[in-house]
This record gives sequence, structure tokens and C-alpha cells, in this order.
Amino acid sequence: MLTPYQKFFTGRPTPRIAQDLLGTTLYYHGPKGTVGGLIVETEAYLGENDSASHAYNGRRTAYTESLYGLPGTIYLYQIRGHYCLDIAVQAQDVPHGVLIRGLEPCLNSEQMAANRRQTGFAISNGPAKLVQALGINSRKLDGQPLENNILTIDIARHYIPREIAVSSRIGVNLNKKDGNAPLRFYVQGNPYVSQMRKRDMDLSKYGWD
DNA sequence: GTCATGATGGTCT
DNA sequence: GACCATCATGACG
Repeated sequence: MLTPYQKFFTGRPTPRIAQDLLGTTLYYHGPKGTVGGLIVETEAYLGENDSASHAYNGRRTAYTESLYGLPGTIYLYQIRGHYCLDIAVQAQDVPHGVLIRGLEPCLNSEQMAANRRQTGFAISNGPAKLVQALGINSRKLDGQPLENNILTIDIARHYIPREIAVSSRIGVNLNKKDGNAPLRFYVQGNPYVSQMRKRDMDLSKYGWD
């Protein structure tokens, strides 16, 4: 039986869930206090049939096991020496995932800047940047549920994007089957979206309604 | 401001 | 030994 929280991460198509996460708040109650921010960019990964997914062709190892977990399971993986945060969605054994790619700091942003040794939008405008900004530098939380954890997402309160933009995913192999699939979603104009061009930034409202 | 490059560390065959 | 769901830097207009 799923909790209401877990049900948020299943029951509708993964791209829909990825879009619904825009405007929710991510919190990390870490050793240096609580930090957090609004999710402004996500990507959907569609499991066995998605050539960009870590679970492509049913690949299932100890490393990717969290993707197969209950909806709302943390998949914290490492790539080229950087950590990224992914949420397993859909039923257990269905390895879909939503990658969190951009975060607008809203709680203790000074701490986040210090964690990153950067200032401005570079604090958290990328999947590994935002994890570092939170102060996470291990896979300790991999496989744990988001619900009632020190790393969690508040899905109850929602900022509303004025416009949700769609594009192909970043950093995936363009030559493979799903390299150009339109599965990246972001708050149009928000400066904490990765690769957001300066002239497209909405610096008055950050893309929110 | 835009682009190309190299460093990066762990996993899997 | 190859392959990455990345990032910071430094060159150029």
C-alpha cells in the first residue's frame, strides 16, 4: 500500500510527474543547518526503452538498483566525479526517473554559496552543482525514501510557473535512439535553469506567476 | 557572451 | 579500457 506522498510519484506519465515537480521545494536538513530551494528544471527518463536511461535494456545492477525502488526513492548517483539527484518514479521494478537539474535557493542561500565556493546563479544551475550546494558529497542517501527524510521535497506547496518550456535532454548521447526526445522541462526565464541564456532570463519574477 | 577543452572518479565488460 | 544523465576555465570576439 502506498502512502499519499508516494502516490504523487506514480499514477500518471513520467513526463507529467517531472513537470508537476517544477515549483515544489527541495529541503536538506544537513549538518550545517537546513538549506533548500525551488525546483526549476527537471528531466524525465523512461526506463528500459529509453536509450538515455541508466536502466536501458533492463540494466539492473547494485549501482542502479534504487531506480527500481518504490515511487519517491532517492537515486543518488555519481558521474565524472560529481553527484546528481534523481527520484525514482512509477511502481516498484519500473525504473523510471526524474532528474533534478536546477534549483532556485530560497533557504540559507549563503550556506549554499559557501558549499559551492561560487556566487550568483552558478550556485545551483546544474544537476551536480545543486547537489554540491546542498552540501551532499556522498551516496549515503541513495536508496532511501524522500518521505520524512533529511533530504525531502515538499509537494504540498507549489509555485506556479508562468510557462513550462520543453527541450531535448542535456548531456545525453545525441546519436542514440532517444537522444533528441523532448523530455526536459523548465521554468521559462528562471536564471537557475542550466544553460539559460542571459537575454532569456526573467529577472523581475524569475518566471513565476 | 559563446565555445572548446581537459579533469574527473566510479562502474561495467 | 571504455564509457558516461558534468563542471570550470580560458580563448576568442
